[in-house]
Amino acid sequence: MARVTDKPDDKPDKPRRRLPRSVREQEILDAAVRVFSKRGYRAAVVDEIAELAGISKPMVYLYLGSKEGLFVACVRRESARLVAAFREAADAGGPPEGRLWAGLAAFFGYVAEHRDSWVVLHRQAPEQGDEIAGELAAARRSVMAEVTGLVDAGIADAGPDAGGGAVRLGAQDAEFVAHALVGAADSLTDWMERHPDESPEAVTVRLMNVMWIGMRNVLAGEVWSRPEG
Amino acid sequence: MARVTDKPDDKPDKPRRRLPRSVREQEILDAAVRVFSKRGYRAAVVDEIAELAGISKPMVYLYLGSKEGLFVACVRRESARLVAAFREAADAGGPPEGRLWAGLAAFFGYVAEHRDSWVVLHRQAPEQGDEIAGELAAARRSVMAEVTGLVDAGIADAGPDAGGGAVRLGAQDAEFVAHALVGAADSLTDWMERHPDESPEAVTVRLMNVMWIGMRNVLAGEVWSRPEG
Amino acid sequence: MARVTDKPDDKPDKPRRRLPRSVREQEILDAAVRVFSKRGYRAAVVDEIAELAGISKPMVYLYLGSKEGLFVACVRRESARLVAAFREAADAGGPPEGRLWAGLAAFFGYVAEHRDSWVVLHRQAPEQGDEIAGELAAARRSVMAEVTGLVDAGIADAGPDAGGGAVRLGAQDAEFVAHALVGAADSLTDWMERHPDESPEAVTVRLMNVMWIGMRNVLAGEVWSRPEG
Amino acid sequence: MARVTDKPDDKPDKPRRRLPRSVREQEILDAAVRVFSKRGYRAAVVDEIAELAGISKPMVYLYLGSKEGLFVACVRRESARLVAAFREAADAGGPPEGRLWAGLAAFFGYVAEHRDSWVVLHRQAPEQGDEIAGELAAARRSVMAEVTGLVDAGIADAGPDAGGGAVRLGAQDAEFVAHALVGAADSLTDWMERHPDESPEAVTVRLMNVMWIGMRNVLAGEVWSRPEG
DNA sequence: CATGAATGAGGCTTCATTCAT
DNA sequence: CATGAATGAAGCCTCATTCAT
Repeated sequence: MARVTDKPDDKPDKPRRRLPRSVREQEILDAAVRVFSKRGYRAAVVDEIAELAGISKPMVYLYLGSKEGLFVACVRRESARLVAAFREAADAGGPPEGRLWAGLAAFFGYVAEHRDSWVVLHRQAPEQGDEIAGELAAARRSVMAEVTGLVDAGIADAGPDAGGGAVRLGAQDAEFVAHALVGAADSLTDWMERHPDESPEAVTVRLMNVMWIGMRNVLAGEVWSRPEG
Repeated sequence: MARVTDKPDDKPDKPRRRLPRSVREQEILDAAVRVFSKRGYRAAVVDEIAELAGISKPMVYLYLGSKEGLFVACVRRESARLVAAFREAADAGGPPEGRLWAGLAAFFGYVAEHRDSWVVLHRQAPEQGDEIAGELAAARRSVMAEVTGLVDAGIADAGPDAGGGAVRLGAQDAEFVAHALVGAADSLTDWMERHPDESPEAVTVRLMNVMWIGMRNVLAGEVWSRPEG
Repeated sequence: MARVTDKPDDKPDKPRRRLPRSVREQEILDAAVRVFSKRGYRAAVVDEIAELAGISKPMVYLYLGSKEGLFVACVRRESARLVAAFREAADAGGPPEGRLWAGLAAFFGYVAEHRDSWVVLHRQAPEQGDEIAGELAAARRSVMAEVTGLVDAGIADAGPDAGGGAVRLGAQDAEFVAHALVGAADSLTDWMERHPDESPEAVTVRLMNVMWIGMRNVLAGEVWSRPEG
Repeated sequence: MARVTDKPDDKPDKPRRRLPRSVREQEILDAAVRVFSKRGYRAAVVDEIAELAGISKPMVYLYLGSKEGLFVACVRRESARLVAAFREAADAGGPPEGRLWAGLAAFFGYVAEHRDSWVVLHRQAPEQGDEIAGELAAARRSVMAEVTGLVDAGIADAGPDAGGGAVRLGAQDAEFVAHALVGAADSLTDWMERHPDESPEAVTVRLMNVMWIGMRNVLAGEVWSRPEG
């Protein structure tokens, strides 16, 4: 016998769940990362974040304080996650070259699965206020530091083997290569989107082929210089 | 009784210049690029642009129609300028390798001198409305197309020479390398800002050393593959 | 296996006291008076009151119904206390003049010790809703009534003694003097704050010197009138 | 022949007048004083001020910056006006006693006609933020300073004539009397509202009768002291 | 041609109040 | 009895855009 008094507006959708703060907070951040990623910090609207998180706007402010605080919290969380993924993979990568490979592969894998995270960290318009600018700069620095560390180790590892004409590469070069690598990787996340058949590992192999071989050969003394004039 | 201090409008400051439309328009775009670059599209305020251009707000609307139109005009102009600089240099570069070098050097030189231009083109938050998104995508595509063309020519140029173990590289690979190059170059504009002693040419040489040598050797059959697992 | 750190709710801090309703209520009112006094009715926030009272917000609503109810309760309690202090002192003051003196001294003493109380009663912005406005008006009237009564008695006491040129003072005059006295006293509470060395009794003597002597002499026929024009 | 095309919605009420900034600014302040006076700073709503001024809200912000700025501007203007009225009258008042009389009469006259002005200056809830608190304090100090000055002059003027038992009154006493006077005057503005038949001059005479005669006699040596215990 | 004056619409934030446990 | 979780309603402020001169 079917219940007659089944409430007509029985939306199983919004049971107004009562969740503990810590859980809700994470859900809010999840929603915020999605929206900030889709629209950018300024164009993002707190209402949309709240709606996507399935709560009302005041909860966002109760838990995160302000739109700026919300954004900063997103950046911190996503930055930590990305760095953790990178470092964890690298730590299991064996020799320096393997570590760099593993780290980059983890990076491409992570970004492929959490595109929003990367967009929030690296695709925001400049100068949105001091705290935001600082937080973004810190996040980007921490990514760059990881990569620079691995490149540096790779150089040190490959360096001693270099023969007579070997080029001496130092810290500045590691930084340079790291910048190039991170920038290339960033840009390649777009490429990946248009080539869904390419796995993160395949992309990593392609990138290593171009950049690592280049670097390795430079270390080995093969120097390119401007053709003539 | 004659009034002595009669001054109808003799402010020697701000002579209320009567300029031809085309000149005015360029001045407005100059101001707009500065402001959009500093703040990003959303955070930029039309008042600030008008003030920086030395005119009143209605003039901006009279000439460019809307904030969106203003931004689109900026993107078009800056994109055209950048591509022109790139292509012009490349056209005078001689053989494919020299063309790529010249193009990249021109790029770094242009960005070093017109940072705002690059920021407007490549550092805007996503999804600011369809027309803007489309215009930005077009601008980025046109840059990418230039680079891809040169890379492709370079591959074709180096390819036939490749010996037995040579790898066959195609259009997809050129696109991949172009993405990596553009991304690396973008990221390196940041690196350049912190290394003002490095000339655009020096940066180009560094980048060619890493990426072009890598590519050349890949073409020559030196393939990197994941160490073991 | 017994859990060792089993602690159901043993926070020695904040023992979650189970207090009888009447006590709780008074504690809430204490906190409310502090906060209303510091911020004013509108700027006061219920959260702050609850926190200061050491309980949760719903308790405030359970006990006092609403912010407005809370404020009204504060006004009633503080008004009653002030009037009681005044009347008690006056009742022990002997002759009319002594009663006025004692009442005023009690007033200054009370306000010196319970500044918040006075601020809540007399320093609120106008028109915060009908009930509040009414309650405040009533409180102020009750203070005024006390003073008017004493002034009236003082006039009646001194009046009959007045000689030939004596001025006839009536109810309207008592009201006038009472207003002047209360206003002066209010303003002098500020003066007292900047002169902490002056005891409430000293302030009362000063005030009596100026106002009572003035009134007494007026009763005795010394009338001031505008110099000439 | 009557014009047929007389616009149907010809509200002579809101012709959307185009006024120069300085005029509009004053109109906004007029409206703001009314609303702040009626509701108090916190309860006042900017929309209501804008509506009363016959403009839209953004104009208020364009001209006055913020609600706080608007309030501060009100306080400054009203304070200046009141002090001007007071000082002007006093300056024409002849001897010290006449000056005090004239100043007080001007005060009561001003407040009777511009009640809002006084309410904005003296009936705001405490602690609405540092700038507001500071501005109000300054305004009140400036009023008090005027009165203190006159009282001081009055004391100096009457002092030398005092006979043997004369009491020495100093700066602190002038301040005390000024506080009492201003407080009494404030309170009496309420009394006046309920006694519309009493002219400002009449109120002034009453107040002088009580307070000035009191003070004069104190100067002459008539000291009141607490009856007995 | 040029501008000072003006506004509709929308976003961030707060707060009194209530529910579910 | 007591509270952590939650929200509707409202207020401040900004900004792209237009009008009248």
